Amino acid sequence: MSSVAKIALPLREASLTRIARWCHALSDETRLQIIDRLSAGEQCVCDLTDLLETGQSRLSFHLKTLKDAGILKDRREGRWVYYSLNPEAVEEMEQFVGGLKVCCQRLRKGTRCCD
Amino acid sequence: MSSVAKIALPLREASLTRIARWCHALSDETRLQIIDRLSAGEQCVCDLTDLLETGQSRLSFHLKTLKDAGILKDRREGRWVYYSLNPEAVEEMEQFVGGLKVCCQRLRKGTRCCD
DNA sequence: TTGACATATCAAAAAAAATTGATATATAAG
DNA sequence: CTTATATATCAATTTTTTTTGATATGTCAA
Repeated sequence: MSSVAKIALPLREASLTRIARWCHALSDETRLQIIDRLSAGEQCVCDLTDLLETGQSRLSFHLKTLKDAGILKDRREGRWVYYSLNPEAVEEMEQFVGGLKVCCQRLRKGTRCCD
Repeated sequence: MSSVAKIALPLREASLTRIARWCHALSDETRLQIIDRLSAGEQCVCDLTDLLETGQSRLSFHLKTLKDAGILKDRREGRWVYYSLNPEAVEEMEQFVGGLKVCCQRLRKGTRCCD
């Protein structure tokens, strides 16, 4: 069993805030490109800089945004810093969106859900 | 089979843009509250106004934001307008997040994915 | 047709987020 | 100890988003 918090509908105040943060973090194309890269595995900042052809402080800003939202983890190794997806956050997001999907399916069948 | 577009990693340009729009739409607590309400089924604007205790034009703005992102559908019935979740958008989001989850699982096992 | 109600749109102001360039910090190499 | 490299942080500016109040539109009822 994981220690990940449950995200269930109807949403509690705290979940609302957390989901809003994730979604804000994912609402920018540059940050989604970063996610896309990291979905293939951990990368160091220098590799991402090359890949995304962006200024250093700008990339740093977006990485921080993702990290603060809990979506990325980082790890220093000598002079380099490596970023990777945080599986716990991804798991929680999956729960939220999965819950919505179930609601939609029930609604299609005419059954009510979630209260 | 549904006609919903496939959202797969690595992301294509068009998918990036679409996901960024969804996530932006979901990045606000008021809008998430709306989603939360609608997860229990279609609601008219007047009910949402009561529920969310917010000004009319503000609610209208947020509903439009969600609708423009494709997350909500609307339907007029006489003087009232009813909003509901758009199952296709929810399905697509689910694919995206589900794909990320699979990547994370593979990464945990040391297998690479997505390229 | 007039008035009332539900909702949308618009324009101005306020607030929040992103970009940029400069500087700081940390580590390693010489 | 000095220098070079990788990355983070900061402050100023620009851009984007949100809020607010006023007005417009569409529908029904009298």
